[in-house]
Amino acid sequence: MHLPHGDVEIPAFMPVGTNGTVKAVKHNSVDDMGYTLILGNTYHLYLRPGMEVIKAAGGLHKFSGWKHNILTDSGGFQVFSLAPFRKIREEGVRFRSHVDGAYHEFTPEKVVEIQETLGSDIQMVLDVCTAPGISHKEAVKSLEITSRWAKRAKTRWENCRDDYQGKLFGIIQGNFYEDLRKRSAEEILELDTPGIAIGGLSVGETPEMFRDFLHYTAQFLPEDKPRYVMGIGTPDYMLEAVEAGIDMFDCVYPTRIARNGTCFTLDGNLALKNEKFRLDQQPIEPTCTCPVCQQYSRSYLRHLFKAKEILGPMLVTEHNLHFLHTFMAEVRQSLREGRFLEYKKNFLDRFQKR
RNA sequence: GGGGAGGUUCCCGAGUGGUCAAAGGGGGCAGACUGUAAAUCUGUUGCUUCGGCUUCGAAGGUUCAAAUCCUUCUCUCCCCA
Repeated sequence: MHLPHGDVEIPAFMPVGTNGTVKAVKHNSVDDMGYTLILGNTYHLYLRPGMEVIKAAGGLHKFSGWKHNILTDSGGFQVFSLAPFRKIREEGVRFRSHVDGAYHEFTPEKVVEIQETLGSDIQMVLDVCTAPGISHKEAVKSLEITSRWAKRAKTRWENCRDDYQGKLFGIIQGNFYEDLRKRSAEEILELDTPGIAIGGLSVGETPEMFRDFLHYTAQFLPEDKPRYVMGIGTPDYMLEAVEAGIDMFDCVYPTRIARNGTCFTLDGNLALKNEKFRLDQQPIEPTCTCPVCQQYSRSYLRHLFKAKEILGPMLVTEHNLHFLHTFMAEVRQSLREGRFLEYKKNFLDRFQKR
């Protein structure tokens, strides 16, 4: 995939850096692992430090010191996750800041402008993400607003400054109704944005529903554009997505569980705080080539977490991101060699996520 | 030597006659986490053959009933000399 700050090999996992930082790791480390595309978040950065600060720095890249690509989420997910503090109207969404309670409003146009100021290499349209369990009628309403907002965003994006080269991705919604997923896909594809995202997955549904709606929705997507499933980050979900033709995914999961003491291994998740690792002299994953696994034992890492030392979350975050990067490199290799399904089967046979 | 305060379940610390196996922290153990209001949150934490049993410095006593009241002992801390 070709982006303003360099090419990105796909399919790819993108670490999440909500506040202009992938939590607990330096940009240099993320860079060293091989990542060339990370996320930022419109909602968070707009509220703090605020656009004046980022504008003064000359955009998010310069402000944060990350020299590769940045995809920014639109704030659509916060419309969902911060639901108690928001009100959706045709014009946009009114919400209260989780930082100081102040009222703000996002419109599709304003969100494009913010992301233009951020200098996003990929920006997402403002959408309405919904949880499983809502009625068909409610799902229609959210889908329709999402489509109208996407159209407005596209129009505004086409009028960005000439020197702004960031791409715009539309987002498919439709909740967990096949007819609505199909309809949303059609309406979003019609806008002909440079890339397409599937939103509204991984929002509390069962793995079976995730799988069904992932494959169902993905079938409508064109093969000549980047396809992005938002919000997934476990190896099993990622393999499922790749099989469905998806090129990109992001998730807080790998970095969040790392901060809470859980790491990825080829045999599944491992909760380092568990008593059984007290004397375990092995690295997290014996076959892993990451700097953390070259230097530290499970026993020591467990100690860091029990002692609440900041180094624990840092090291495990680095390992988890390194693990996923290596994993995706292997996935790409298997695709090139035409043996992806075999790779997937072998990987999952060993990796049992608890 | 004189005066004062106090010893509570692994630790700190509430509790001053029954609603107390005993609040709340911490620690321990376990679980959760999927477009980040998350270095967060939740559960659990005397023993048990699930009928009960043992526990609040120790020993005696008062009472239908004591961690709580009385007596003695013991230990700790603070102040004065």
